[in-house]
Amino acid sequence: MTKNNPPLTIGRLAKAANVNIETIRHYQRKGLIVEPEKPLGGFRHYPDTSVDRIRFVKRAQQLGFSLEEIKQLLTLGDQHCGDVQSLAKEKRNEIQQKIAGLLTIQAALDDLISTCHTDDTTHCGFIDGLSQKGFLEK
Amino acid sequence: MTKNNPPLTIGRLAKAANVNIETIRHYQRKGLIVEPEKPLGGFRHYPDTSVDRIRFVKRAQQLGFSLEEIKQLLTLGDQHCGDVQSLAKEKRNEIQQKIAGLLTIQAALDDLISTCHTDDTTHCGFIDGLSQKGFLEK
DNA sequence: CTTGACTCTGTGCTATACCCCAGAGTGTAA
DNA sequence: TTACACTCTGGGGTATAGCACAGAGTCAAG
Repeated sequence: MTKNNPPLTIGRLAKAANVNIETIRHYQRKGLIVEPEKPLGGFRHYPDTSVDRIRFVKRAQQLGFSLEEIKQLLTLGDQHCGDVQSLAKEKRNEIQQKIAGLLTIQAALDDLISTCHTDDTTHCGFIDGLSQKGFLEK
Repeated sequence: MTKNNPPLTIGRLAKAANVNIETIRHYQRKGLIVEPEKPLGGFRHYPDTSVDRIRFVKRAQQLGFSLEEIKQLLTLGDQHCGDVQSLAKEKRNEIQQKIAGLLTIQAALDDLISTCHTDDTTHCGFIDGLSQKGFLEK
């Protein structure tokens, strides 16, 4: 009843997820999305969920994750139980650190926006917060 | 009184900021940090502020900014007034979007961590939040 | 059953963000 | 004043994240 749409080939998937076809192939090679079986001399059909998955990857990239890290996040979402708990917690903390960093920059920008209208050399501590030791120290 | 330290040459700067020397040279070429004048047949001396500046760059990178974007942020911090207001606001909004995205993932991870102890196939909507249209739509 | 749009496989090219190295010069501690 | 560690300049190499394209195959509308 909801399945009379044309099959989701790679080109249609690319269009739906708003990425280049080659990007999808790249993600397949890297193991971020599964390449469906090829029906012996035909074109591959992708599940609808692939669209969201690819969008997720693009979003996560903009948030500073590498494809390798995103792969881990996706694996978490897929396997989703057992001993992945600790990895989930680790990732959660990484994300919390990122949020803290962004809030720091945001606060500095807010300062910048509100305090200096046309007055000049009150030098905003733009860098100060983020460059402190202890933040995201590795 | 507080200036009897050895001069901050590139090697010492690199050590202080915990980056490779070549990274500093790279940032100079890209215009993220100013290359000090070379004292005619000698070694360059860097201001102490360079340390924080480089650390800021590294932090910002981990938060998903490219060097080009970080350069803009730094310019904001340097010039810091006049008509950069609008750019600051733009950046502020970008950051807010990033924070929202990270909070979404974090919430999903929290779900994952708390709800599935040993129970299995309740599939967490890990991807759902982030892949929605409207989030960071470009 | 032809034709045009699409897919498949493989290879190669691009941009970003670095790292490494050679060969020449420089600084400084012994 | 001589080692030797460091710097400078220039060039090349690497990993990541793709994009582009060729040549062959496939699908489907007319």
